[in-house]
Amino acid sequence: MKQKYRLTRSIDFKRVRRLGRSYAHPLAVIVIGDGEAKNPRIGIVATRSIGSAVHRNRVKRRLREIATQILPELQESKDLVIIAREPARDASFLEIRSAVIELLERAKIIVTNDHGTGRSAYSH
RNA sequence: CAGGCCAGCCAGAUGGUCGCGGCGUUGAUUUCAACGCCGAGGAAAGUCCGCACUCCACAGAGCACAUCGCCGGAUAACGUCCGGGGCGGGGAUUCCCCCUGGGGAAGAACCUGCCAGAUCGGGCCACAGAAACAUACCGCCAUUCCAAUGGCAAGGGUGAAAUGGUGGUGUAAGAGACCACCGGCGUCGUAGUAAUACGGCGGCCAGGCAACCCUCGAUGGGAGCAAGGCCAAGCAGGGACCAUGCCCGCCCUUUAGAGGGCGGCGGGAAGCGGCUCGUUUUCUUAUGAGUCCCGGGUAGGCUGCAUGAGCCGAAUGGCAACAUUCGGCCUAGAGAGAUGACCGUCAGUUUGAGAGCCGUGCCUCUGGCAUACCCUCUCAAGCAACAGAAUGCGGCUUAUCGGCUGGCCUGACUA
RNA sequence: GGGGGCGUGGUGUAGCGGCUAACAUGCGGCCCUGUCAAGGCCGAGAUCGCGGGUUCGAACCCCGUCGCUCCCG
Repeated sequence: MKQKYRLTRSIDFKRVRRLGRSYAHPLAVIVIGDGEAKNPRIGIVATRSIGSAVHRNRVKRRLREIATQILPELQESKDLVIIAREPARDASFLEIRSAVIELLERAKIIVTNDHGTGRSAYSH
């Protein structure tokens, strides 16, 4: 993921989490707020409750992969924070991706036809 | 062939599509694109030790404190490693006993725990016991009156531990009082670099705990890569504390008084995160310097930062740890933190089913039927670990599905 | 990066190396009461986180390890 699409600053995380709307799922929570940049930015959180460094990094890598796939469908000037929850450690990639897509549809950020199969964002 | 053990190595391979980090080249020129190369571990982990490196002064002295402690060696250093010593523990297996489940003895290869000093001194040793470090309860013997006094420590009893044990000589009774053997201690000799072992001689010398204080010896200055260096950007100040000498020398101004500058002594503050010494920097009557506190601003870039006590191979020296020499190689450098997703193919491993081979058994015997383990093949299902560098390195400890190679020992069988 | 503390019945805590590990609360039974609470009596409940060592003897001392927690930067 390119640097301009990343949300890194601690103050940005705090602003999005305080002012944004949140959507929850057993595997992840997504918080969406208005962004300050012209393009959408995505930040990823994996807390220590996920597990050791190996598990945290794997969850973050998978969420980054998902974020890269959904990035072109996002509206401009939105900041997203994706927070992984504990069951995401043992979930498969497809399960995590359907969870994220479902949350984004509930947030009316993106619209897909066949969510659940998890193929729309991957087909090209 | 079965079992036990040790050392070293590997940590699925390969192809395709999309994606990530670094370096180089080229093209665009603040963030981009294309191509090529490279891109986690044996523990990267825990952070339990030791170093390098950087700053504090060039790393100094003493005290305090902390750590270590059989002997010799290795190393940059270590609490690590190697070799040896002493005391203990474990071990496949073999033998014996009761008897079919245990008990006892021996015990290969090998693994493993501990190790300065108890005549400097202090402290502690519950309960029991007369007594726990200084003694005599029941006792024994003599004098003798039943008691008392004196001698003794063999036997009994308590305990984890009570002047070493067994046998004899000896005696009123006894005792290392004496003798033999064993154990301990001291000393001498031999072997060994040494710890220590063996032997001779002396002679019985008064418990244990220093993982209690302590003594002796050795080591350790403090802080840490957010160390440290360079650059850019940005802001607003306020308060408190503080020594300043009728000192000395030189120079300048000046009629003189006096004033100024530099240096020394004295004094203040800080470096100096335990204290003292020592030492360095700075200030010392100036609208100054320093220290501390509150407040304000910035959380950006480059460097340190990847050629190293480096890795691989060989030779030589050494029992070994390791060292030396020669040749070859370059092997991650992120900064919220780079390895992921999907599809194939081939392997690994466990279980189940089927088939085959060998052997065995049966029969109606050029053949047929049945069949345990191992091995081979096919199919299906499952498993595929522990775990992610953040300045680097040497160890220790812990987690870990499995696989490969080499070696040692014991037992059985065959020749 | 640096430093400290804790782990003992279900829970919260005591515990100078020496008894059968103590106390409160909770739990179970009985008494009391018309009933409940309070109160009284009795009882169960502990691998002292785990593994080694020192010692005659370890919850306590030493080493290692696991987990939790706090402080400084």
